[in-house]
Amino acid sequence: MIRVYNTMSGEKEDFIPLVSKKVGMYVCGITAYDVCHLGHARSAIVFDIIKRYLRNRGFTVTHVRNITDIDDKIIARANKEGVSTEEIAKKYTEEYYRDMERLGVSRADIEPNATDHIKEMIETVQGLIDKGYAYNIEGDIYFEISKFPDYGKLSNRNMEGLMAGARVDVDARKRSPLDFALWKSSKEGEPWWESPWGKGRPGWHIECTAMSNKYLGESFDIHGGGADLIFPHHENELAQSEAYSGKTFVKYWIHNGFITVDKEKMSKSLGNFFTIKEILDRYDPEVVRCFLLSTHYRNPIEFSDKQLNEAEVSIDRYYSTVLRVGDFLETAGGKEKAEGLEEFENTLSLFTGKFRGAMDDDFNSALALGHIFELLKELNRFLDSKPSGSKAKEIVTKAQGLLAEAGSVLNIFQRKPEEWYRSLIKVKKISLTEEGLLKKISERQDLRSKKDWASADRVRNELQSEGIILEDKQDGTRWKVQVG
RNA sequence: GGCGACGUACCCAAGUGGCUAAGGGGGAGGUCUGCAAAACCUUUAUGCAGCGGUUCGAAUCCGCUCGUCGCCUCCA
Repeated sequence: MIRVYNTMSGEKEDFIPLVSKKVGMYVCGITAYDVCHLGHARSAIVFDIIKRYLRNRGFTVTHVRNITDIDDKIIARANKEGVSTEEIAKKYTEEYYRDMERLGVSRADIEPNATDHIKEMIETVQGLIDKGYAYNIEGDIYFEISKFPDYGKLSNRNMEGLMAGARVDVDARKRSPLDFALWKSSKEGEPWWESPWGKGRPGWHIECTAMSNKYLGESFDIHGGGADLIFPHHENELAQSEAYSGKTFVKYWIHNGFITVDKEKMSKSLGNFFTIKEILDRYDPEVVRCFLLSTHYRNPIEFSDKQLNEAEVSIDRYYSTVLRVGDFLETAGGKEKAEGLEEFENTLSLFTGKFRGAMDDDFNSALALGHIFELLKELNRFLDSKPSGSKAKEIVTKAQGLLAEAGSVLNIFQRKPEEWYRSLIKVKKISLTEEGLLKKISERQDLRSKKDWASADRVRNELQSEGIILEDKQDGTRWKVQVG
């Protein structure tokens, strides 16, 4: 049984979708007004892994991820740059998809834009007016939260507390300062759509109500996003959705924690952010994923190069082991010898259960990674015992398969070691070519065969200063990229 | 001011009532090696911010104190 922490109840609950084995999942994407930073990456990766795991466990998942392409910030940016809001939205949407692709985040099944759903939003707003939940003031439509007694149930707030916060905007025309806009009349020079209330544009929250309703229905299983969306975005979305449909909007609310820098939330406004592009210029995408998954998704993660480097070492451990396994399968003799075979077989038989146990418990990828590294160690230990024969080959192959399968859920360990090292050469900006490298290695091999250790060591040291590590094996020398 | 989260070794990080407190990094010692590297082995928290309490039993539940952070305005 999968257990998920539900923001609504504040507890872990058994995960039972509304329709057996089918999951509807809506995750808030981005507002396309600027490039994405690592915080956006975390949210995207977390929900990508949740989706992959649910599919791995046999659920059919319909994943919807929206793009907000009309909004105050986009308008501001367009005005600043003297271009249309469409151009701004298009540019940053493209950047977003490029970043996500490089990060290895899979595409959602449905990726709706707000501006393609104006009609649905108008219908939703009209429905809310008809039901008495919304009112019109000079073309601005507001949701009246006093008509929705459950308001605040997601973020655990009440009206008094919110009023006391004194940070809500004061618009004398609104019946309550807490009422929020469903539809905004357009000011001079702003983009607009025709509506029953005049020219205007949608409010921030209404797109998610209209689009989730269209693609997943009035009630669905998972709604996700960063923890900063809980209030006001998801609270407002929930209010309008349930007021409109009269049904429970979402069964499980899932929110990921923040990335911090010096303990403070990484954010645009604080300016303490690293863009995805900047990070991918210095680290392999798999390293970024491993780094982000090594902490439980609800906890904050402190950004640090040290931690990213450690993640790099971890990934390298896997690919180094794959190389070892390759050597073993090629060179191991036919004589049946396998010390500790039974013990190793036993370890393997327990692995999948442990991995699932971790992921079942609110998608605990950090614990799952722990089990993966444990198995990696056991595999290396078995190889250290110098086994040989078909039985040993079989079990080593099986072990590697288990690691790759678990890795596929976390979207790590899916490449060949050569691809990993090529990527590292790029990311670490090593100027040597593979050809030049092989030439040096062969020269050094001659020196070694002449037992000219001093010269051979000099070559090795030269390469090391360029970030290349040489490993002498019985049948030759292997190069790797220095990690960490 | 209101609401909430967190504080586990040198660093990162799982664990939320019961075997010896996962895993990774780093340190120390060792095996292997021409020397290295990699890998493996041993070691590195009688203790989980502090103080009380509940319990046969608590890092884990409850209370208080200290510290850090988040949301209450756009925010992944």
